[in-house]
Amino acid sequence: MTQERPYAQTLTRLRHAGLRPTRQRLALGRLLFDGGDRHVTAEALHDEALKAGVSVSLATVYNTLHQFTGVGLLREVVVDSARTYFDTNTSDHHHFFIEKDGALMDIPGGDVSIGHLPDAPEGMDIARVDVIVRLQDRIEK
Amino acid sequence: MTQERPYAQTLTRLRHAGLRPTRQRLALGRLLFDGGDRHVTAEALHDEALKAGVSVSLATVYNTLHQFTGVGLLREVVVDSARTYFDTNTSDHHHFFIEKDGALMDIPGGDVSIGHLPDAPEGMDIARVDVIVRLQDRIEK
DNA sequence: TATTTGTTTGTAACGATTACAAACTACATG
DNA sequence: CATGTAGTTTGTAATCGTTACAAACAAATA
Repeated sequence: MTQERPYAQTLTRLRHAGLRPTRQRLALGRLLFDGGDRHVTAEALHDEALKAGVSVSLATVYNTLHQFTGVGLLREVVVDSARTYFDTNTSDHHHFFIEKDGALMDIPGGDVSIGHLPDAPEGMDIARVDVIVRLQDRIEK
Repeated sequence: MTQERPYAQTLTRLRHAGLRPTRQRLALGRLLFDGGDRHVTAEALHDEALKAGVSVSLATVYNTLHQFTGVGLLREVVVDSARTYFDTNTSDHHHFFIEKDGALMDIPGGDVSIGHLPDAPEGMDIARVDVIVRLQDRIEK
C-alpha cells in the first residue's frame, strides 16, 4: 500500500529523474502513478488536481506532463488531432481508441502482434511503431 | 494523360459523390488527384493552390478537404497532434512518419501485416486499424 | 430569366497549447 | 538558520490550427 508514505513512490521517481520534488510534481505524480495505468489529457489532469484540492496551474500541468515524458515517466499517445494524451504505461503496447467519447485504452502487450514490418528508408531507423485500433459501437444488422 | 480534358477525372469524381463541380473543387481536386498519392495539410494545399494561381480561401480548402473525406475521396491520417493530414490514397495501408520534418509516406499495402488483433470490447466493433511507423535519422554508433 | 439551393469567402471566435516575465521555493553553502 | 541562486510555478498574453457564421455569390432548376 502507498497509504503510509503516500509520496514515497513519486519522490523516488523524481529523484531518479533529476527533477526537484516540488509540491506540484509530487501531487501530480501521485495522481498519475498511484493506482494502475492511466491516460490523461492536460486539461483532465488539471481538473482532477483541483478537485483533489491540489492548487496547481494549467501551465504547470503542461510543463510537468512534458517533463515527465522527457524523462520517460510518461509516454505521449497521438490518436486525436484535437488533444494530446499522456499514458502512464511506458512499456511497449498499443491502444484501443473510441472516437465517440475520446476514450483510450491499453491493449495488453501480447494481444497485438505485427507480422511484418517494412525496412525503414535509407538512412533512417524505426523509432517506434504505434498501432491504434479504432472502435465504434457495434452496428446491428 | 489528363492533359486534354484536365478536369474530366475530377468532374466525374465529384458528380459521382453528389458534389457540385465548382471552380474551387475542380481546382483542388486536380491538385490532389492528378499525379499519384499525396499527403497534404490544409495549409499546404492552400499555399499550393495560390501558387498555382487558383484563388481559393483557406476556409474553402478546409471545407473541401472535409467534404472529400466525407464522400470517401480522401482519408484523414492522425500522426501529429499539431496538424491534420489528408491522404489521397484511400485504400487499406499504413504510414511512415518522419517527425523531424512532418513527412508522411505510404507503406505499400503488403509491407505491414498484423499477426494478431485483440477482440474489441463487448458491444464494439473495430472500425479501423492504423499503424504508424515513426522514423528518426539513423543513430550512428 | 427567375428562383432556389448549395458554395465560397473573410473574418471573428475557439480551444488547445506555448511563451514569458515576475514571483516563488528547494536546495546548497556558510 | 540566513542567504544566494538555480530551478519552478504562475497568470496571462500570444500563437496556431481549425471552425463558425453571415453575407455575397454561383450552379442547377423551372
